[in-house]
Amino acid sequence: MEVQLQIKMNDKLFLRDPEQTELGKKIIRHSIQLIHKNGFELFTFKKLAEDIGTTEAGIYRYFENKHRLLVYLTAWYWGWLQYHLVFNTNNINDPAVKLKKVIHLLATTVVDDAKTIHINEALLHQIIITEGSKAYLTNHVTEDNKEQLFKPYKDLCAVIAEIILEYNSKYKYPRSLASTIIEMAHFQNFFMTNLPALTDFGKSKDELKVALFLEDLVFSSIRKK
Amino acid sequence: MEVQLQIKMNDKLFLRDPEQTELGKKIIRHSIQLIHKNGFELFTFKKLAEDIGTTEAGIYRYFENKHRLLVYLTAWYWGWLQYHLVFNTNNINDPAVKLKKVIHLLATTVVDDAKTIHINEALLHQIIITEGSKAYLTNHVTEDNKEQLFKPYKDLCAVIAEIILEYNSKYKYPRSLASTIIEMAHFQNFFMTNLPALTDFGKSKDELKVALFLEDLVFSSIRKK
DNA sequence: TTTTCAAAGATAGTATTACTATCTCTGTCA
DNA sequence: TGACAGAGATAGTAATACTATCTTTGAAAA
Repeated sequence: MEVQLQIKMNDKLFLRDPEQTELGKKIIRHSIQLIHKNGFELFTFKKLAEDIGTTEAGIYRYFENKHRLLVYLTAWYWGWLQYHLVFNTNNINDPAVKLKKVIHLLATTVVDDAKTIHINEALLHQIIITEGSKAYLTNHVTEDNKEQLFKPYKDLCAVIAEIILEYNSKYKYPRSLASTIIEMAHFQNFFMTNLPALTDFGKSKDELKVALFLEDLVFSSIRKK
Repeated sequence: MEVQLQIKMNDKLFLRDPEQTELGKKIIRHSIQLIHKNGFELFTFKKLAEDIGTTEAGIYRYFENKHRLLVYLTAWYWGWLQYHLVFNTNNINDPAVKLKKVIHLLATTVVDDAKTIHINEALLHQIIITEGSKAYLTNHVTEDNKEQLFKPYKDLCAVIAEIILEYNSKYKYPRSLASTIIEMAHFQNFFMTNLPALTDFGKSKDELKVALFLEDLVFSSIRKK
């Protein structure tokens, strides 16, 4: 049996739903490749259009601008990750085991998911590490947030906070700890590869160690005192 | 007695040292104001030149491009902060007290420092919160890092890691914890103001609570077990 | 079968951005 | 007296970030 996975997306994220057409899917697939290759700053709709074999105007029918496309990609990623998280922690009762799963899911390499043909999750994961925070680090965060563009991120954070409270209902900072786990899973990974002096994993470059650091951090904090 | 403070800067950060001329100082002062007002994406050398009353070409004599200017500002900030950190923790022996100082210095509002006339540290602090990570989240981090552009950040991280080891020499992740403190001091602040659902301080919007969260996180992790 | 209409191709054009180049003026240090 | 650094003035270019409009195509509704 072949299963296909579709992440339901907020329609404020696009002008025309890229999941619904061939061109739309090409935009997603090729933008992931191009951003991964050149970084978000050097990425332009012109280059993307040339890559796909369409025109700039064609891309603009789907996304208002390249920032919105980045927000779309991040939103998709967080939605996909939450699906996996819920799927992987299903039937597990022990919140400690759940939390460890969460940390590993966030901190270690993602493998391409065959259930989404037009998205290479491994590349997307790398993009989120380097470019993810640029989705909200703008002077129009507030307006974007009002349009619910960051809902998938906030939902994921809420799910993790929930598990933290299951472990210790008295812990005072479940949401902040959840966003810390998410951000640090990515930043420590980025640092390890690019600015190793900022981590303790520079020599080994082993992302499992990032996960162990986060586990230590989280369980020390939330253990009942 | 009037004291003037000069942070020694790596000369790879600029083409002509902005601290040495009137125009240079104006560039720094006005760029801080403009980036704070419009955000880094909308900031251009043209606007800056108009603001100052000089020309674009004039700015380009000091900085290769706007990204380099951002890197300069962040480097300056980390240098300045490390000076304050060392100054404030001088003569303190208890590493726990030192660490609390560090956390508060990082997490709470900076007041303008009269010792640096052309730099408004309060505004600069806000800029670092929103734009700081964009200094290194690029596809040319590695080259920039080779030019030592991020040295002040890494030095600060090393100083904090040192204090962590003073507290508990057995702790396994001093650097990663240090970079976590630095990043989270800023991110939790940003989230509190702009995406409050990602924190536990949304209602109060009290940056002291960010500091308390970080204290709890840090001391839980490094306490001797 | 015809019409209708959404999607996308084709082409053009604009304001702004991100630079580079060159020439002149001015003040100062040697 | 002149040499030279710093900066003002002006011009120009390639690329970026869009917007507009017109045509073609293919598939479904009338």
